Amino acid sequence: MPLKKTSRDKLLEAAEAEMLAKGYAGTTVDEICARASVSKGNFYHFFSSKEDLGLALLDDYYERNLAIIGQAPTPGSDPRRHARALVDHLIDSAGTMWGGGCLMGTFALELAETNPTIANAVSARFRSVAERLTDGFLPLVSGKKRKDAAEIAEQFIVTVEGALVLARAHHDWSYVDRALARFRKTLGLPQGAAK
Amino acid sequence: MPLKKTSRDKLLEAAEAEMLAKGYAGTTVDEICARASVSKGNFYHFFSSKEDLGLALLDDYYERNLAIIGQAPTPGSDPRRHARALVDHLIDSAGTMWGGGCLMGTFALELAETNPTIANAVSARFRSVAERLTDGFLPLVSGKKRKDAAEIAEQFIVTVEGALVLARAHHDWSYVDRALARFRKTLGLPQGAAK
DNA sequence: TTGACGTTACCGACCAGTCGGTTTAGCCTC
DNA sequence: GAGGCTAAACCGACTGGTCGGTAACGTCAA
Repeated sequence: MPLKKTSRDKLLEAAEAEMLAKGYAGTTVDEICARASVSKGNFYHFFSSKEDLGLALLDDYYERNLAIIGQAPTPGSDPRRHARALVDHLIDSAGTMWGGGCLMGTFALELAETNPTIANAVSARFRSVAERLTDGFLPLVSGKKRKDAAEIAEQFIVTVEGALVLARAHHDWSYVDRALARFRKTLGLPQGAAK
Repeated sequence: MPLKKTSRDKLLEAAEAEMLAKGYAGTTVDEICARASVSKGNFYHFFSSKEDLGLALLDDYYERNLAIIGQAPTPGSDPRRHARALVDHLIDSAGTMWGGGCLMGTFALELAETNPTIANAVSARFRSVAERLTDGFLPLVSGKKRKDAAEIAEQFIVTVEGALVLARAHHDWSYVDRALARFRKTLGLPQGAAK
């Protein structure tokens, strides 16, 4: 982590906080600048447009979370144990990854019919995450059919995104924990006192 | 269904279509008026503000879907069969209820931190739907513990909302069908060739 | 003739993006 | 290490257009 945050970093950080809370259209460039303590002129020095910022932010968010997923432990040599550890790691990291919401979900719901550029970027990244999770879950399914693992990955993402909607609606983030606990149970994993 | 659609009805219908696609902030009053072929002055004859329209629309949407849920068949006299019929009815009606998205989910994600009035209305209606589903699912759980049925209801809503996010992201509504089929399977219901 | 329904023109606030300029930091030369 | 050059970083007033909402004015049925 750089001790000195650049203006670009500050803008991205501010934009993420604002857009997670108020959406893309609901967040103004002025607000982002104010929160980041960066002048508007300087904003347009780093980003060519609001959409450009949105794309950079999306990429940043995606890379960060993919890195977290990649930090799952791989205990022993049994692939099944690796997969189970991944599930627990995802649940443990939920607060870090989605404590303020999910930028991909927020953008998807809001911009799918409005901003094709961002919409395509979101779609591609969702697909990429699903791919990564499918790989990780593969040892969980009998016969290691990739299609079955993909279904589990899909249901995991569905569960996270849906829980975030309810968490937002009720201002109660425990919806995410409960939903993920139920997801875990459907996999037939031993009662998890995760970690 | 009234043969003669009033201007108010046309406005609500237009607003629903626009807001499901583009969100609350992303939809302008002018667009709604244009789609409904109603003048702007007349819009403000029926609704005191955009927010007022949003609340009316939310209520309309909620009541309509609650009515659909209420149309679930109740075959025979066994409560367990009623509950299973409710599950199948929900899955059958998914296209009708959420074919264009879910207004409650869309508003929740977008307006939770922005518009307390609408946010509260959304929260209350989510709670009410959960209550209704909990009642319906009660016979499914051993011991008929209300808390267990509430968990199933919660997971159902989570599944729908999450699947709608992915459906939007990929412009592929089959995500909803698959997610609900998986949900059904976790309940241990017999392989469903529903209907 | 009153009031619900309807219309157009308009207003002020706001917002993304621009512009003309200043400051700062690195780097070369002497 | 002083002076000079360059480019990146930085600034905030301004602009053109958009949006929610209002005003002032018809129309027609009861």
